[in-house]
Parts: sequence; C-alpha cells; structure tokens
Amino acid sequence: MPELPEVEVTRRGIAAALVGAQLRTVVLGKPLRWPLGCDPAQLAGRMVTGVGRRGKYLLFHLDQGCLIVHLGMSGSLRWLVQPTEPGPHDHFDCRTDRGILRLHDPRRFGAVVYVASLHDPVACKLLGGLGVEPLSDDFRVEGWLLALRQSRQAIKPLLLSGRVVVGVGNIYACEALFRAGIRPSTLASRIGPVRARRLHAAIREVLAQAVELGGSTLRDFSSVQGHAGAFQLHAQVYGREGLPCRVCGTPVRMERQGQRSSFFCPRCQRP
DNA sequence: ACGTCTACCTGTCGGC
DNA sequence: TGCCGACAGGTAGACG
Repeated sequence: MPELPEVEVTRRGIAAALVGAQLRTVVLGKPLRWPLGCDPAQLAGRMVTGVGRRGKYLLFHLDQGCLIVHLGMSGSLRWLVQPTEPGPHDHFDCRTDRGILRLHDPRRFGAVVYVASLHDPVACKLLGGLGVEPLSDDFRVEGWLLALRQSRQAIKPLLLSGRVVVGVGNIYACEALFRAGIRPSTLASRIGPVRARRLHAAIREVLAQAVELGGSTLRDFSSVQGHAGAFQLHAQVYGREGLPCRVCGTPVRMERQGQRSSFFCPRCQRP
C-alpha cells in the first residue's frame, strides 16, 4: 500500500511526538514479514533521537541502534495518547513515556527490524541497493537520463524496482508516466531526452503533490492522526479503467505487467 | 540482466 | 444470502 508519500506523511505525523520519547515496553503481535532481530525487552530505556525515511522505509533512530519499519501493503502507524488494547491486526506496540506507537497491518507484509547500526548487514541488505531519493537534490536529471539509456527494462518495472529512484509504487508510477506521456510498457532506453526529462519532473511533482494531499487512501491508509489522504481523488489514470481520460476523453486502459496492473491513456501516452 | 512466477496474509468485491 | 475466485498500495527469491 504505502508508497513514498504515505510513508512521508506518516513520518511527519509522528516525528514531533516521538523524538525525545523513551521506550518502556515493546509488545509484539503475530509475526510480520521479518523477525524483530532482538529481544523486545532489550529496547526498554532507549530514547528516540530522530525519525527518518529512506524510500518506503521509516527509520526510528535510537540513542543506541535503529528500528527500521516498513508498512508493506496494508500497514499504518498510529500514535495513541490514551492506552487501548491492541486489536487482532495490531502487531507492534511501542509504549513510551509519552504515548504508544502502534503498527496496524492486516496483511502482515510489513516489518519492524532492529539493527544495532545502519552498517549492520541486515540494514545493508534492506537499504543498500536503493536508488536516489526523488525529492532530494541527489535526483539529478543527468544521472536519470544515463540510467534510462543504460537500462534494458520497460520503464514501469524499472520505476517499481527502486534501483534508480526509490519510493515510486504502482499508483505513482502510473500517474507519473501519464503526466510524461509515456506508455508503461515502453523500454526505458527508447525514451528520448525530452520525455525522459518530463518523466523526471513528473516523478517529483506527483510525489510532492501526493505528500501535500496527505497521500492516497484506497481502502485503509490513514495518517498517524487517523486522517485519510486525498491524492486518489486527483488520480488521472490509476484505478480508472474504462473511464474517460481527463485530458482527451479516450477510455483509460489497464494492462498487466508482471503481476501488477498498469493504467494508461492509449492516446496521451505513446509507446 | 531481464521477465515471469510464486510466496507471504487478510479483506473486499463482483459474479453466479 | 452464500460461496468462490480475483484482486489489492510491496518485496524477495527461484527459475529460465
């Protein structure tokens, strides 16, 4: 579920409350995608020193070590001031001296992993192969053009892979390709410099707009404060198969690439 | 190095 | 109403 915008909205929603908080007890629910990697009791007394993000991973920096959190497809974090009993889909409770950080994740594709440092092999495995942050100055157009030229993949799976640029999932890949006028099945190396530049700009614009709108809420994402996102109301193609393109009126098409649905306008987006 | 498939798990929705 | 399959925002690993 959550792509970069939803993760960033979550980060912004939690950071102020959590930085400076001291962990008291950590309670685990059903198993998540990966094991925590330490005895939960070991975390008692640690202080949260910062809340960062790398791609779709949240990084809870502690005065000793780091908790790496991924929301998977259906995860969301909540900040509770008043304690309540964890529900059947709450699988990680981090009780602090200020409130409770709770991970709700019905499908359990998410994960919370403790690492002693970001140089830890486990951290390197999770974060080491990631591409550049699209909203940072490191996302330069020259490197982007080179990466597209050197790739032999179709552009959509290349975006989803996170090897060149991180944080772009199925919704925002479809939307960025629409804005750039590129069909999802187009080979990356066959995209000329004009459209490649447009795609570079579109990725940044669509992600930044989505962050401003609080992310996308398709079924169950909500911010830490429980607010739904609004980006889905602005989607041009995602989830709109058969509906008229908002630009030209041609029916939006859906095709499968791998196991993922791609939505596009056959007239506005050329191969 | 690429695509394709499978798996992980639960909930929801459409069709019959 | 109820059952059954398809599908969902992600990622990793196996295989050809």
